[in-house]
Amino acid sequence: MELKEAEEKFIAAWGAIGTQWGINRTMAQIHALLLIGEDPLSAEEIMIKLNISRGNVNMNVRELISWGIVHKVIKFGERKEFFTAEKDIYKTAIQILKERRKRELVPILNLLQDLQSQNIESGYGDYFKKIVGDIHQLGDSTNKMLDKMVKADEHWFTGSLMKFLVKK
Amino acid sequence: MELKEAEEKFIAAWGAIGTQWGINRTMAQIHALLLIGEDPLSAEEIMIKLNISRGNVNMNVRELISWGIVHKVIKFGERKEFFTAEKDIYKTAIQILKERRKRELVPILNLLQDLQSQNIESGYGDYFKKIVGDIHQLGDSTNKMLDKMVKADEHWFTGSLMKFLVKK
DNA sequence: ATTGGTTTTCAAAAAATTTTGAAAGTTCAG
DNA sequence: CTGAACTTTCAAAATTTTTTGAAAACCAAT
Repeated sequence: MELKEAEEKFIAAWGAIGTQWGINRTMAQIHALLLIGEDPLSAEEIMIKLNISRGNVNMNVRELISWGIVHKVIKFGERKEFFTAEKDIYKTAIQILKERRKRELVPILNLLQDLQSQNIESGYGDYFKKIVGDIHQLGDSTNKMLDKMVKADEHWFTGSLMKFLVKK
Repeated sequence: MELKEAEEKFIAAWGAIGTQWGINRTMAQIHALLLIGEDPLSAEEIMIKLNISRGNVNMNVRELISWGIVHKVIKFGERKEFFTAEKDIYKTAIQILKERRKRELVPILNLLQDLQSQNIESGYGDYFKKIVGDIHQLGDSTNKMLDKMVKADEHWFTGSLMKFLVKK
């Protein structure tokens, strides 16, 4: 079974966007493929539809699972594993925010913390201190905001936040 | 004049984060260097401090300028150009959101629009229609939210948004 | 404990991205 | 104009990232 034109366009676009956000093209395409398909796919099927190698499928599917946006599905009576993407797109978005927060924002906040404590004694100018402080503050605010978003239920993003932001 | 330890750490970390967000390491490092230095630097000085070639400096500085987060500074009596980063970190963050919205979100919304109109006649399943619709809706909401953030003054992000998000 | 279907690993190859640096282009003071 | 100071360009080189695919490991049924 071939992909239809609109499906191919969507997968290609998702891959391109992923690239611009530091996610590898194939990983994003696998995600897109699983997202638009109702039923779970096997590694075999992914290989064929995207025309990529077995190892590549394995590696990227496992990465998607580690991001929590793709799940393994065991079909009764079948030996092989199938994969499906989280179908609630808001949950998916929140999950990505959550992971990036953990993997990227938290480490940089820790570094800024370190720099600031080093700063106190050492001979850094007020200027460096100020800018590090400012960035730290922005990071903290962002962190808190994401924390709130992530902890809230899955309709919060579109619910109260959107009402607040888009009102008037 | 050498970079101090904390400065080097900061520049290296900024470069690493940039990489994870699809921004090339050198571009992020130049941004970091200009950010922590009070005074504008010449291409020459950037070359030396980061130990990179002239062409590389030129290319990445111009890219940073096109993002609107680094500015050219003409010093009176000096022939060469100097560069400085926007020093208000909130303005910088908003500017980056603004550019990414324009360069990435808007094009994908247009594609989704196209896909949806193609969908109407052609033989795509309800499932594909639904997921494309959902993504479109999320994109629209995000777009509106960013629009609001971008249009507001530079303290809005930390002001009312933060109060709203972090309250209770 | 052996088999065959399946997943995982990982070194090597391929592809994509970034960097270099020399040459060409620009600018402007004299 | 001329030439020195400076910026820009871009093909080739270097580096980084991604992909491949064959071999190893795994695992359930017999």
